[in-house]
Amino acid sequence: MRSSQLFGKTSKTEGRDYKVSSHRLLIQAGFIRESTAGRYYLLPLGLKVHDRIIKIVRRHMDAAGAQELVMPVLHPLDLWKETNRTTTTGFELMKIEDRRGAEFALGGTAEEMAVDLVRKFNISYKDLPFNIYQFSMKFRDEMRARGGLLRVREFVMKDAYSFSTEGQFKEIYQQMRDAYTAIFEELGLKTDIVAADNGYIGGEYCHEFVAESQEGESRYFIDEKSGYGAHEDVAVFHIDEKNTDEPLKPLEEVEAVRGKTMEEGVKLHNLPLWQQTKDVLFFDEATKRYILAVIRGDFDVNETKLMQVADAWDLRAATDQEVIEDLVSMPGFISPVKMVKKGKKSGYPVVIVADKSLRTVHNMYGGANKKHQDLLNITIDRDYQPDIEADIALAQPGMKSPEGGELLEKRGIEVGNIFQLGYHYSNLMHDAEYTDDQGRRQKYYMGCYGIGIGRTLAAIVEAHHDDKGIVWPENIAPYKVCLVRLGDTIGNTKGVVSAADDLYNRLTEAGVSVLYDDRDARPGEKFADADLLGIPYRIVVSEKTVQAGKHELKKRIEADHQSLGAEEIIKALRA
RNA sequence: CGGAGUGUGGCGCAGUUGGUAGCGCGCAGCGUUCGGGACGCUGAGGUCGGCGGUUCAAGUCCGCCCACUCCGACCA
Repeated sequence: MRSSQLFGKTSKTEGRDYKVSSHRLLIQAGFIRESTAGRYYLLPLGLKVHDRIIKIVRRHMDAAGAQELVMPVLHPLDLWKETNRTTTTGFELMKIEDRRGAEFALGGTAEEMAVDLVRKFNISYKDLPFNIYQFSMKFRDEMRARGGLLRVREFVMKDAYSFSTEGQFKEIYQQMRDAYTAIFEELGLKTDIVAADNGYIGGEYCHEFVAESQEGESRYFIDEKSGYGAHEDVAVFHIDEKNTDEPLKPLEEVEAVRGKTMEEGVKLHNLPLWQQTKDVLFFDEATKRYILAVIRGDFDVNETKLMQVADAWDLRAATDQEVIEDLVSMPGFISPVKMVKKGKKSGYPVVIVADKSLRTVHNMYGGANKKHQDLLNITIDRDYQPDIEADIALAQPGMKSPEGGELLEKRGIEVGNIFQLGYHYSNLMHDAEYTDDQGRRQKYYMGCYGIGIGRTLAAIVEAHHDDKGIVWPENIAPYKVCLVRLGDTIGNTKGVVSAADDLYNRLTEAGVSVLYDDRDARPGEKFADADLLGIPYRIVVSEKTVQAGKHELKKRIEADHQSLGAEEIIKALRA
């Protein structure tokens, strides 16, 4: 490809103050261009890289036995209604109508479509297991696009859906896990595999592949000793016993003139923070229930865990007014002890969710549902009965992992994930069944597996760039080598043009992908662009090199070049 | 969706108390240059986000929309 003919330009100035390097570099180097927020033109250079990533993903998916196909982008809305995903929160569906009023969702993920396709074939156990996948445009009505390609509203995703029996599933899940590990390794991305929340996708467990990066939006924990890794939302940790050897004392109500913070309680009673109860009141708009989360004072409530155990969908903090008027309590003094079980005015039920850390402390203290009154020696079961008891605690860096090591906090870009879906979709959708060897109808056991191609591309740039520009790993670079021709407009160096043209033709014939900078531009601009574009190798042909009969070959990441004859250069690059 | 902010040639910006729309980069032409983003001259390019209002007069003041950026709650 000749630079003079390449559509898309680099720019010297950085323009706006881009916060994310990959965002700035991809725009500056002419790989992408923004259309509207979160929607990008993929320019010829960008598409080349995108295609190379797809090729690698496809090769590994095929090797793992998955089969590629393509599904429609417009999904009949009725399918999404079957699984109630038109109403559950998560991403908002983009809806569209045709001229007859038929309703469609712009596909954001395709579990329903996959099930709908498979059930059309009325399969038997002999057909299982199988795994189908596609590369297709996904639409997400994201609240806020961010960081260039890191979070967008339209993107190509590789999404795979496996169908199997429950017994076969484990192996498929492991196969995908292995395939992903190999994919990201080949793409030059170091990823951590972390347990995560299934969210609106459904199912019981899933793992994210996270490329460590400061620009990432995922916060997660790793125990490097044991390899335990988990997203902040689901991370579990070892809870230490506190004073469980202390004898239980009778409940006592005392005057407590204090503010609303935990610290003020600690000061007033001169007791440790961990002995205090932390009572956080939420309201779930989806199910119209108050949810009181009770936890040990030195821990925080993990809302994702809370939502899961309480089966809540749309949690918000309760207002002071609700606390006072509806629940007859007092902000800062809320307590599960003698808590009303129903809103006085609203009639909405109150669900008490207790964290299991409450079992590690005796004689706790906290509010008494009255202004400036506290309770001492609160004891679970005796003084209050939780409706649900579970792990709802938020892990913090430095805590002990369940395997014993220390939890290390990291940030990263979620480039892929694998989900166990189990019977989630086949329970919700009719006829999602196969016939087993006894002739009985059985539900499909499913999994799904996604990789965001554009986000992966951006994550690679995040991991591979320097102050001069992008440094593409060789296997996904848009071109292997950039052939820079210098001094082309000087009348007395005509030999340069023919030497460069000749080398370009021979390299191309040898199967080496070349970006030939034949532009009528000054050397500085050409060098700067070659660096910015991140092409792994650079050849310089100039008056000097033509006279010497040896041109310069240099790697993008190295400072020094080699002087080699044309034949040697071709040999070196052909490999 | 909550908070903050910005909309003026392709990009980045300036525009005073309302009174002829400017600068830098980029682009086109000519000339001089040519190993790390040169310089001179000439030129093209703008319904000032949209609609409405105030005014003799609106980029500037008022109102309502729209779009975008950043920070938070969500995801490949």
